[in-house]
Amino acid sequence: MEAAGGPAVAMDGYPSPVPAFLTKLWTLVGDPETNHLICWSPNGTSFHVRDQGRFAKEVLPKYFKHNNMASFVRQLNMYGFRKVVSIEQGGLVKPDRDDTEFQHLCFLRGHEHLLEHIKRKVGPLLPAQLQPLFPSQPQPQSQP
Amino acid sequence: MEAAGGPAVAMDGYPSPVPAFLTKLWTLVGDPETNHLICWSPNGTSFHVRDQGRFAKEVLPKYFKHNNMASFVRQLNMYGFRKVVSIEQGGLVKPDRDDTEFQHLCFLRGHEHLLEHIKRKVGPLLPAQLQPLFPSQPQPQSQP
Amino acid sequence: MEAAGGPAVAMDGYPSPVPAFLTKLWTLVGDPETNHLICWSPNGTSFHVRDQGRFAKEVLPKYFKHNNMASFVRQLNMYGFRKVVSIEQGGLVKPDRDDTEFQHLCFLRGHEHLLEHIKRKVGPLLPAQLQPLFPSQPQPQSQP
DNA sequence: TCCGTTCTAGAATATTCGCTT
DNA sequence: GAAGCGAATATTCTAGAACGG
Repeated sequence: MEAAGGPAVAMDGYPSPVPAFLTKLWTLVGDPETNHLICWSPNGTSFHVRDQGRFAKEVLPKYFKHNNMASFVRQLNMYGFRKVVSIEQGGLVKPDRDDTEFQHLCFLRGHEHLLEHIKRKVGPLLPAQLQPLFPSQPQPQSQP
Repeated sequence: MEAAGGPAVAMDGYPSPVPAFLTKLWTLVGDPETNHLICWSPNGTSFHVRDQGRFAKEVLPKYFKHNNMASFVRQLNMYGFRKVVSIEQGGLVKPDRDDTEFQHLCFLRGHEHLLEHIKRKVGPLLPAQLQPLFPSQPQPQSQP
Repeated sequence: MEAAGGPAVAMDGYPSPVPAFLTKLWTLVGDPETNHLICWSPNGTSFHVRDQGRFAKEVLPKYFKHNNMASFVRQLNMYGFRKVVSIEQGGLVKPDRDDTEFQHLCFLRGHEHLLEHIKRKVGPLLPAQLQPLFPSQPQPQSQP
């Protein structure tokens, strides 16, 4: 598809665009102005959202056309991000710390070019893709 | 403001079959507050938008998550509305009046119930229609 | 095709004409009289349109036979220009500062001769693709 | 034939709601 | 109960198509 290490370039000469959500997320996480609400994890392999309420109402509408945490999470899932469940959060001790962590293998601090490898999940699956349309019909190639 | 993308909810709590765009458009056209920018035609079979620039920047963001006339027109076309081209606008006489008219057979003043007959056009072509069901790549066992 | 760096010259010896839209656009962007509404980007690799409403009504009719931003954008796309999207836009608050940016790889300040490389897109459906070049039915009256 | 203007549609991402696991 | 997903509408950018010059 593309040369390793180089920017993806389409046939028309323009670079393959990274979806707006990913560039905004990258900016958002790294922005020192909002690091108290969203920031990289110490080792730069995931990011944290603190105080969902304030994050949703104060930060999200500056980058997106909504102010809902749920919509933000839906986008994260659409791009393959997964919530990181820590022992503390998953344990019996109720975490009163409003801290949510998300992760993606290609979302790493200092490696912005890896964003090009994060692909948005494509639309709905078709019934034709789930089962053969004509099961009784033999394949055209299969001829002894 | 109503949530974009979600189904409209009537006062009884049950989902209305009319998409949010249509109910908003209905309110928008009939609202006396904005009749100087968008209003019914005299006979109530179409509506006019005057001064696209002001309409887009002042009225649209109060109902939608954007302020672009083009996005508004795209939605109108998605729901089957057609632009009404008058002789005056198409003629040689330069119409400096910024006046755009749209029409739909089921968008009639005083007949809000007809909105239920306006259907949004379905999405793009299905992937199964874009690629052959039986690709032309030959099987390995094919021998000349 | 043509010598690198030199003007495009057809076989008949005349220079290949640049469509009117491109020369007008070049003049338009560089004209100091209208730099408050349309101007080069600082590095000269793209151009900005500010205040679409005023630009459409005041500037466009001085160069073209219309005053619609949509028609201007259609032409830009016909010639391969792409809109440049910034992450600043798309927010819910402070909708935007009405700034649209377009770019073409061969539309560079100080390199007017590159305009000759910008080609208008041609219709996708060619008549030759709709019917066989050599029909099986020979014409009776075919004469050399 | 090619270019210009207009109106509409395609295609991809974005936002929301409800369901599933 | 919550994380993830399907589906419908919404928003954006680009292209198709018709018509005329």
